[in-house]
Amino acid sequence: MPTQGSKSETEACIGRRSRSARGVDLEAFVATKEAVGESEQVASDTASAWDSLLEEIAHRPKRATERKQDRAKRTEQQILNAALRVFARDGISRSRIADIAAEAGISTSTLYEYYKSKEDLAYDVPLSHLAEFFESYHANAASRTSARERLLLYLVMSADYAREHAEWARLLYLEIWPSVFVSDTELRHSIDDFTRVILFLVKEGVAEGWVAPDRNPYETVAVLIGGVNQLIITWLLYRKPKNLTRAGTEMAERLIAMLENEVRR
Amino acid sequence: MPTQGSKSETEACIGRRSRSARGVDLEAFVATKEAVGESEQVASDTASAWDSLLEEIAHRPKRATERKQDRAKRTEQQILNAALRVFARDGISRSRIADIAAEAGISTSTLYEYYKSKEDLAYDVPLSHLAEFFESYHANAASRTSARERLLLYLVMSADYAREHAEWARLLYLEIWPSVFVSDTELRHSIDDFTRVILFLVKEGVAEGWVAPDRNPYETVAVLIGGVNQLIITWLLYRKPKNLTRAGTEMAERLIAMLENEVRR
DNA sequence: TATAAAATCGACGTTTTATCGGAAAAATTT
DNA sequence: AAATTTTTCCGATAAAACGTCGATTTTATA
Repeated sequence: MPTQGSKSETEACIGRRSRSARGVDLEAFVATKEAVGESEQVASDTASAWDSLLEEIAHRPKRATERKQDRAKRTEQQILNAALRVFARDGISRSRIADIAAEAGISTSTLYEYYKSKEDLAYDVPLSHLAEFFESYHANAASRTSARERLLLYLVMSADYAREHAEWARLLYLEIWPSVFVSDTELRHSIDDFTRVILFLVKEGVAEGWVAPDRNPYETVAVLIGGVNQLIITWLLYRKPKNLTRAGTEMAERLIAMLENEVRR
Repeated sequence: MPTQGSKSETEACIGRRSRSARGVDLEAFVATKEAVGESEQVASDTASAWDSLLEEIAHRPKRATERKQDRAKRTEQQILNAALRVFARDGISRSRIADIAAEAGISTSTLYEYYKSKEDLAYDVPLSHLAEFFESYHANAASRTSARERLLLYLVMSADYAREHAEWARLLYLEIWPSVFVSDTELRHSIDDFTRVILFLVKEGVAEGWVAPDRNPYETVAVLIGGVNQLIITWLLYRKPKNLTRAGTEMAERLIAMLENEVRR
C-alpha cells in the first residue's frame, strides 16, 4: 500500500513466474476431466482430482524465509497478531509501522528485519487464516460426497469463518481482496485458490446435472462469490444481518436453488 | 488512505450528521408506498416516488466548498483529472501528492489548498463520474415503465459505464468501494444511493409480481450487486470476459431470470 | 564455554506529507 | 482606473512516517 512511485501497470505481470502459470494449470486440470467422457470412470477420476486440488491448496507454502530461532518464531507471530489488530482498528493506510512494532513489543527496526514494507506485511497477515480456513473446510468436506453438498458447505463456511474472525475478515474483504490482485503476491494465489475451488465444483455440478451446462461457468462463479461476498461485506460494515451464520446459509441455499431452477424448466 | 493515527472505529459514526439519517429516509419512503395498499393508486404514487428518488440522487451536492474564480475551477478540474490518472496508474497508496500536483501543473502546496489530504482527494475523485452515471441512467430510464426494465437497464449500464471509464472504475471498484464505507464521506452516500436504487426496484418487483415476496429484499440486492460487481472486478483485473458490455447484459438478464424463476414454481 | 550465526535495537538518513507567510492574480470598491 | 479586498498560488520549511546500518545482545551448537 505505501512507498515507491512509478511501478504499477506492468507489476501485475512481473513477479515469480513459477506461479504465474497457475491459471493454466486449472484449465488443463478440468479439461482432463471433461475429456474422459461420462460413466463411472469419471467419478473416481473426479474424486482424486478433488482431493489433489484440496491437497495442493492446503499445502501451499506459507513463506519463503523460515526463522531459525524459537524466539524469532514467536516474534514473527507477535508481529502478525499486532498487525492484524492495528490494521483492523485503523485501516491499513492509516496504520503506522511504529504502532504495530510497539503493539508487538519490539522496535521498529526489528520489524523491518521480518517484513520489508508495510505492504509486504499487509499481504502476509491474512495468509495464515486463509490456510486455516482451507484446512477446516478440508476436514468438514470429507463427509460430503456430492459437489452440490460440497459447494453448499463451502459457501456457508466462508460466511461463518468471516463471522468468527471478524478482524481478519475486515482486513481481507474490505481492504485487500480487490486490490491484492494487481500485484503478484502469495496472498493473491491463495485467493485465486478460493475461486478455483468454486469453479471446480460448478463444473462438477454440470456433470452432476444440477447446473445448467449451457451457462458460462465463470459467470456462475461470479454470481456465487459475488453474492456471498456482498453479504459478508454488508455484515462487516453494518453488522446486518445480525445473524451472519443463518444469513450465509440462507444465501448459499438460495444461490444453489437458483442454479437448480435454471436446469429444470 | 494516508495520514493521522488514532481515529478509526468511531469515525464511521462521526461526521456531518445532517446526512447520517439517510438510511432512515429510505425506510420511511418505502413504508409509505407499502401502506397505501394495492390498486392503481399505487402505480401513480410509485411513479412519483421513483422520480423523486432519482431526482434526489442526481441533485446531490458535489462539494461544500465552491471555488470563486474561473481559474480556480479549472485548477480543481485539473487536479481531479491528474489524480484519476495517477491513482489509476500507481494505486492510491503508492501515489504521491507531489506527482499528482506535477501532473496537474501546479505546486504541491496549491493542491493542499484544495484538498486537505490524499484521502480527501481520493474520495472526491470518483464523485463526478458517479453523478454522471446517475444522470445518464436517469435519461435512459425515462422510456422504461416497469421496474423490471428499469432494473435490467441499471445493471447493464453499470457494467457498461465501467467499461467506458476503466480508469475510474479501477479506482472505484478495486480501491475504494469496499473501504470507503468505514468513513462518512460524500462518496459513501453516493454509493449508498447506488444501492438504494436497486433496493427500490426490487421492492417494486415484488409489487409487480416477478420477485418472490417471501425473500429478504436486502438479500436479493446483495445477489444482484454482488454478481455484477464481481463481473466488473474480474474484467478490470484480467480484461476477461473480453466483451464486458455483452457479459454485463448476459449477467443482468440471467440474474433477473433467476429471480423470476423463484416466483413461478 | 567458546564460537558463529541469528536476532535485536538505537541512531540516523530519506522520503513523503502537510503548514505557513507572503507574492501574484483576480475581483470589488471608490 | 487606482486603490483595496479577496482569492489563488507558491517557495521555504516543519512534521511525520518510512526505511537502513552498524554495533550489541541473545541463541544455537560444537
